Amino acid sequence: MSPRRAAALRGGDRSLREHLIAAAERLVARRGTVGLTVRDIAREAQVADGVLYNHFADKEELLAYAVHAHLRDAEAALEGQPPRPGEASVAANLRAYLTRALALHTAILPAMTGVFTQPGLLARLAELPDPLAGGQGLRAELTGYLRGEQERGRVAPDAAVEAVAALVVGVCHDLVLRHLLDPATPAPAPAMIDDLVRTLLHGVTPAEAR
Amino acid sequence: MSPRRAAALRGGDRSLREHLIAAAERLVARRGTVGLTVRDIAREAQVADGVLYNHFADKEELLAYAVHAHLRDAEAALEGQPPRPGEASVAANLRAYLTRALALHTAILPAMTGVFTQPGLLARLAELPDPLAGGQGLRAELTGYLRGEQERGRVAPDAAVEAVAALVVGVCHDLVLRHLLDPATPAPAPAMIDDLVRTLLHGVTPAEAR
Amino acid sequence: MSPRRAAALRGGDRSLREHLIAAAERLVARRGTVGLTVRDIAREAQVADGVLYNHFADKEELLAYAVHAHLRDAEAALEGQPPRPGEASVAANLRAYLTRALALHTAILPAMTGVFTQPGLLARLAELPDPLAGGQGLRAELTGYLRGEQERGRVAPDAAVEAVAALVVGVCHDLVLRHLLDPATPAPAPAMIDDLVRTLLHGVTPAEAR
Amino acid sequence: MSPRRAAALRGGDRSLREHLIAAAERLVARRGTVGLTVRDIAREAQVADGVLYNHFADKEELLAYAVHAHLRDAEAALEGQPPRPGEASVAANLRAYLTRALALHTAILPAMTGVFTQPGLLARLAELPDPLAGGQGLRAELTGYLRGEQERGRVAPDAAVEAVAALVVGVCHDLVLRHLLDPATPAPAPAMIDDLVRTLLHGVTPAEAR
DNA sequence: TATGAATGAGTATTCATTCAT
DNA sequence: GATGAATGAATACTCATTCAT
Repeated sequence: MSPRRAAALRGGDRSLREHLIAAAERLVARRGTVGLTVRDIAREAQVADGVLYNHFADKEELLAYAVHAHLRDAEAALEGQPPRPGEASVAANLRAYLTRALALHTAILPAMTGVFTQPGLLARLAELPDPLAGGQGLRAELTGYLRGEQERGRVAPDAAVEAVAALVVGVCHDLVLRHLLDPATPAPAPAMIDDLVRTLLHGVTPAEAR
Repeated sequence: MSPRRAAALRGGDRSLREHLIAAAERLVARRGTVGLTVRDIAREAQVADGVLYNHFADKEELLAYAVHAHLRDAEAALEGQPPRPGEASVAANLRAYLTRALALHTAILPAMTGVFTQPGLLARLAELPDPLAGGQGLRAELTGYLRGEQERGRVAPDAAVEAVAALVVGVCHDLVLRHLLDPATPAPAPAMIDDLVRTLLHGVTPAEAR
Repeated sequence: MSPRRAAALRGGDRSLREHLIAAAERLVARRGTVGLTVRDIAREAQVADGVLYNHFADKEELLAYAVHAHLRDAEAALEGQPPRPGEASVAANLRAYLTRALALHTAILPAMTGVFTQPGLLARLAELPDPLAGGQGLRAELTGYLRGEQERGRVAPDAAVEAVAALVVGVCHDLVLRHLLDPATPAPAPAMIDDLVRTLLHGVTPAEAR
Repeated sequence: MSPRRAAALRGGDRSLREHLIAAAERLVARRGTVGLTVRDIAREAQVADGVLYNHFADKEELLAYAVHAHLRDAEAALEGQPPRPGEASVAANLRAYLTRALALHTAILPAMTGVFTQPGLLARLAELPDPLAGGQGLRAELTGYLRGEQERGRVAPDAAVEAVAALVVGVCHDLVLRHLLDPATPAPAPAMIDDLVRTLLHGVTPAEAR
């Protein structure tokens, strides 16, 4: 006699554990982690209030897995392939990276602001494998890409690739947070992306001073 | 004649209202706005639980004032004057702006992440005079500075000053948030600041391709 | 399979919802609705403070059900059947109605005075089925009875049956409220009931003036 | 050097004590005693929150005086003189008494329902001189009047005057409470008063059975 | 193992009363 | 005596967690 399955799982083949994480992830993506109750999650999962405690130590652990999955999935949802060194132009590739990073942070940051405010959740998240997947994966890709271009001579050999990556990721934080702070702020226009690319390519020094 | 003063105010000359804002500000700076209870605030201020309602409509209003004060004070705590166009070198000035922005965001961002998750608090804060002095003030200063340098020819006339400001402010977000996410991340080293300045000045394009 | 039952329910077969209504009803009967706290009710029911919110939207809803039950039970507790037209004598029947009404109002009025002062509770109570069964039910019975006697000629065809019912119900209010106002006031004696019946039957006009 | 007078008293000659009672009385008449706060009363009196405690033991004592004044004033506000035995007709006089009693209870009962729910206040009120002035004064008048008519032969010598008074006062309770319970209930029409008078004069017994 | 009601500590807020000025 | 801010106990309600079924 096998143990009873949750009603919500009938016919499916996922474990209840995964089902709960998926439900929590949907809520985290939609409303962030703040103000989310155990009951909200159980409702979303169409499952009894208490099951959670058969699969996770507490709410925080489930949330950590949910946030982790949210980061992973947001990254996986990025369209197309990351640009590769030597292909197209550096300008086009930087633009592609900026666009990707912006899409990623638009998806991720609303939920992440809540994570920053919950030290316990943050710690739980840090214990998970590759906890920094969100942002860090893309950051590593970008750094790798830039190194590749350096080898091919399309990026200056002394360019500070870590700094560039920080600038790219950072400007996404800024654009998204400004929108969160004041939804009236226009979403970043293509012209802004052009300006960012140009700045990253040539800097602000006048031509005659180079 | 006059009613009695709170025991915690003996000897001082501040109003209890200011005393409460200061106490809440300390807590906001230390722990952010999330999870702060009115009791915490009353304890910190060494006053009775109910006093705050003699001076503020509700907890949210007090928190808005506390966050506001925190932003104001963090800005006031910045050392020295903001660089002015034409003085020193553009490199030194950018470095100074980055250093200032980093100090400011290090002080402000931990508390601000909580504000993002509390729409009501955000709205209350927006009602206060010049609530965004924090990041926006410095952003405006930097934009103004860059325009001044453009007039003097030390910055390219076609440089995208808004984009530069977004990159500077954004990279601070990134550095601070990375540190929050994983305290093991090293605080930004001077070398990193150098790299950022160089990137902003010259971009990543190789010299021969310019 | 089934979730656990409240400790206070062990051995019984009532739902906790009914248990809570019964507990609240006892308190309402004893002390009225004013000044009743959710804690009082939880104590009386021997359950945890928060349970009531698993079964009712808020305290007011539970109180409405409790008052409703109190009215219903007070009516059910009346002894015997209401007199019927044509049986016994009109005098005996009026006496019976007065006695019933007095018993009913003695049970009901102390709690109802509180309801008058709580408009929200009054509204909740009005939403319940036949909420005014209390006073209104008996009033309708009496009116119907008197009409029946009119048909049989034992009551004057031009008698104002509504007025008689108002007098009967009203005098009960008066007797009960006077007792509430000053417990020293004697409970209505049988002689008083006789006097009321005589007055309702014959009025105060002297025989020779009829 | 005489002690300071309250600002609200400047130019008047009433004591602050009387001023407070008058203010509380206005509120009691307007909103009843339930839900009235000490602060409400101080505001209405335009006086500091704490003064009350210089003149009364506590809020309850002030309220008791306020209710007492409200009863007294409502009785004093009745128009015209109470009918006197021998004048006009008994019917007209009973109608006048009913009208007076109805006016009195309309003024008094909304506040009194609250008093019934506050045992402490009720006890305080009972300690005041002639605490039952409200209603009882009129009841005594009516009883006296009926006795006078008995002496003059316009009311049957064996009429139960106490019962008649209880019926008159009681029917007023009923009419007012029904209106409180359901404001849609029509205010008592003149026709109803006629019916009540007729019933009190002649009873319900058919003429042929007398 | 799933269920979902029961638990009770914790929250923001109110308000009668006190008391330094 | 008057002032009105300070006090703190009390209130209704929420929600993570437990546990009998």
